Amino acid sequence: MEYQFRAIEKKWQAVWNEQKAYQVSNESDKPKFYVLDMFPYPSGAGLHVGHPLGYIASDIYSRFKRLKGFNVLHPMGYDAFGLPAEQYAIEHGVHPLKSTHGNIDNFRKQLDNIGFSYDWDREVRTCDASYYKWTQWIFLQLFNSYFDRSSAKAKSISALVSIFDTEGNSNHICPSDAQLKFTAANWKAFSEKEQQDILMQYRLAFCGYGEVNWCEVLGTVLANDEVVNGFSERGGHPVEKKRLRQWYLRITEYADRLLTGLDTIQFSDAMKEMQSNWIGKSYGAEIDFAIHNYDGALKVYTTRPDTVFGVDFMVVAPEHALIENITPDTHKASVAEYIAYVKSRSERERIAEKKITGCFTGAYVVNPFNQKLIPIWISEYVLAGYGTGAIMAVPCGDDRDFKFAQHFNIPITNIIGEAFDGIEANPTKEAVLTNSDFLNGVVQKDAIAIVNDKIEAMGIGQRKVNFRMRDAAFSRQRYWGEPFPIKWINGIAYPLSENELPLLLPEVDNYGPGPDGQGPLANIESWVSDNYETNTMPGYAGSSWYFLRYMDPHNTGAFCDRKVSDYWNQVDLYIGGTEHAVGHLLYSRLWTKVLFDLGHIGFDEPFKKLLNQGMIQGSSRFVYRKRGTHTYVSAGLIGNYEVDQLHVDVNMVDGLELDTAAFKKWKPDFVNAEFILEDGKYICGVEVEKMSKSKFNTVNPDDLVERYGADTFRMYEMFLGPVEQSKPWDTKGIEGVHRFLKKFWRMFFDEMKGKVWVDEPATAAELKILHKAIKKIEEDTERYSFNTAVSTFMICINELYDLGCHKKEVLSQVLILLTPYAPHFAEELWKVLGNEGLVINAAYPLFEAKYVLETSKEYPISINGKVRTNIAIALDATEAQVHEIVLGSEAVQKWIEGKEIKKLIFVKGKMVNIVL
RNA sequence: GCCCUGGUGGUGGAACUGGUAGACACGCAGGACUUAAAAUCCUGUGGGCCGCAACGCCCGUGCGGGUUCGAUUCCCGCCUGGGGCACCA
Repeated sequence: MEYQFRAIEKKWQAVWNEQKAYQVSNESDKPKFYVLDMFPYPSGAGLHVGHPLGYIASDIYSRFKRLKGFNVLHPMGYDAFGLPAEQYAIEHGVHPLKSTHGNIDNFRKQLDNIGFSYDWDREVRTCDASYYKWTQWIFLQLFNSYFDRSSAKAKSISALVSIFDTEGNSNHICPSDAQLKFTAANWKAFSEKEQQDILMQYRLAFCGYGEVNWCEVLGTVLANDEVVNGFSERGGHPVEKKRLRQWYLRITEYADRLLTGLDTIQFSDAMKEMQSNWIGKSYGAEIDFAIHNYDGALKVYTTRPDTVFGVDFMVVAPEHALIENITPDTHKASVAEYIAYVKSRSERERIAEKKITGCFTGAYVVNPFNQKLIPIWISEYVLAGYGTGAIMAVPCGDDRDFKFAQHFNIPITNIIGEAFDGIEANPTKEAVLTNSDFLNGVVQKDAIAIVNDKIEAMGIGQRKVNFRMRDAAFSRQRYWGEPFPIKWINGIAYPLSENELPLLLPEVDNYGPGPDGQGPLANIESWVSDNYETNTMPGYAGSSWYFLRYMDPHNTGAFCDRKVSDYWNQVDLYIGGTEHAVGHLLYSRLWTKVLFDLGHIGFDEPFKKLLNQGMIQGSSRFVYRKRGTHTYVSAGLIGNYEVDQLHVDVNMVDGLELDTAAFKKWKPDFVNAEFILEDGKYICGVEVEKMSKSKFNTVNPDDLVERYGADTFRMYEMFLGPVEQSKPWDTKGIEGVHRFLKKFWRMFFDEMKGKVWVDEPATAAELKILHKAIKKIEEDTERYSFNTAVSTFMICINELYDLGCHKKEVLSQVLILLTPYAPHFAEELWKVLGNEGLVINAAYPLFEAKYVLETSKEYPISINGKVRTNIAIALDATEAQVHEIVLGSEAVQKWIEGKEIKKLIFVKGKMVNIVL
């Protein structure tokens, strides 16, 4: 009987399906384990071999935990709202729902091919009304909450209203506008509109005007993490700053908790680093500099108060509110001209050019410590949105300030002696201060606290923590997203009540933008006359909480029953790529914290452990065309010709050798191709690049499953290398894994003799091999080292094969070990051996040390650190006995040759080293 | 510029806490079986030296130093691939 992998795989997939073998219950005596994949956006391109890498790893781990006796939740779904489907709709007039469903069906087929153990009854799609009803519901929780700073928790907005009623806002600084102050009496006197406008400035989901990333081509606003160097992440279109009415999430209030929460979860250092950089917490001080001949002060933010005696000028952002008031008439014209110039430049031009520009206002501040007059400049390198939009410039210590001073010939004060060479700024904190009055002789980092104390004592400033992170833009001027459950009446946002949800996404005639930068929903008369919000939510809305819905996907009364979320609790293992570091992974952490604060769930970090799979890169192949001809030159010979390099489909190349017949058929251009060969072969060029259709280096998993089977494919993806590492795809090596499975198969069936497995007791040698494998494979799987686990299978089978082992007792156990990796193969042979039930429900073999005990060991004997020979010594030998045996050995004597032995190091069970 | 990662044979990689570097595969070379091919099996395979071979020796984990009886592993300085952030004061 031959190993007919395709027949076996289809057969068992049908059986598992029929028996609902992967259905998971929310009630069980077993310990729970939650393994989650980052659900895919179902694009039209389908899966390539890079996508399933993480899915296979998570599937292996889930199946492993299941065999180990856990109740394992392992669901899958689709992140189905989003831009590409809508762009497709605009271009082809196809409803996004229709193309999305088509893509999902295709994804599902591809996923099913690989034999995953998902509980498909729990599938979620973010675009289903039954799902986005709850996305809207959670939005309302955010809308109806504010962040109470004293307890650092979200609380109901109605609680805030009662506080305002009794004490005004004196104990609750407005996060949007710290200047806003009112008493209880004021509050009661406000109109409804005024009250609501104030509350809006406290809500966790709020609407306001702000500078946003506007993408003209996409016709929508984008979040900061969706913009890369001034271009949209999707599509690469230019992005401009624009002032628009937008919804936001007040994520900045959670900055501290998002930061400290990182200590409680297992993310890679790189991932934590990315998140904390994004949050960008910095400790500094705000200092008021009195403005000369003007009643007022310029407030600056600095992390380096120690350098206050080195301030040579101040710089304010071009948008700074004080400019108009402090600029004397003599300078009004040049300031106006400069501001006009800044406005004429786009965000991208500023970033790309990095020109030093600026303008003197004609105004001065007074340094509070030495009464020196300091000129106030305007420059675009100071950002209005960070700190106070104004800085104190210290050219000897800051590179940008130094360059600015040089460019405008501003004299530089040196306060760090020889640490400053006059050629470039030195940002050190270790230098001893000079020219700094009461700070002279103090090391800079110690001076920070001294100055901070002083400014607080003088009442001209205070310590201040700043965050780089901005509130997250939460609305899109698009069609294909969740509608906001909000009605606007007389400029007041009224939330829908819970029983009005879901607010269904209406049908539109065209997907183009509405008037005045509004979304397509603004084109619908009834929608507008019902006063509904015309924006929709961004792509990250649905993905911020999907892991909760899997727990209780059919609940119509709640997003997830509290008892159920208490049972499943955090995701124990979350697998996905690093590309979501500052988007999805930050937003879902935020939503979890808010839901926790409001008492809807019992944990405030969603993911206990995150494993990032590496990217599988494409290995591109090239042909070389002699310029202006149809002649193609083999890679080894191109030095002799002037050639152009062309991508060729990697699937037409065997290793490096091009299938020239297939190439001619590939595209009409190549029909008449002629080849200059080397050794009768056309050899292609190779380069590792990102896997993409346009580079013809994608490999479809379906093809490999068809040729080698799902089990081979699964094991090969793991065998490629550590999951976390990026590596190029190379189909060639898949043969090795396939050979392994065929070899394993032959331990059950021989081509000539048929059935060869036997029901005989195992020998000590066989049990030793088995238990060595149990230990290693269990440990490797547990630490996600799937590649070494696969090689351990190979070693185990090679050794058993060499012993001629065909025993059911041994083989059954190995099959269980293999189940997470090659489930179809294991299931088939499990049945063949006549075992009861399904192998996917078997109990994981128990490692027993007694089978692998050794009595002696081949010790490597090194002399001065170099291994010279091996000697077998009993493991229970005493150190004295070892000395005797080693020194008595002929091979060792030869090396010692009468030299004096300084030392003999014996590490039991490891090695012996003789030092001469 | 700053931060995080990685650098080991022709290739993918192994060596988990300092203890026989190159496991397991791919590829390649040779051989067996076969009319032939596929499949399968066996042998060899880091580089170099002693004429071949055995035995053996030297070198070798990006480069240069250091700690140690012993370093791919720890420390210092550099080179380099990949990723992230980038006027954040």
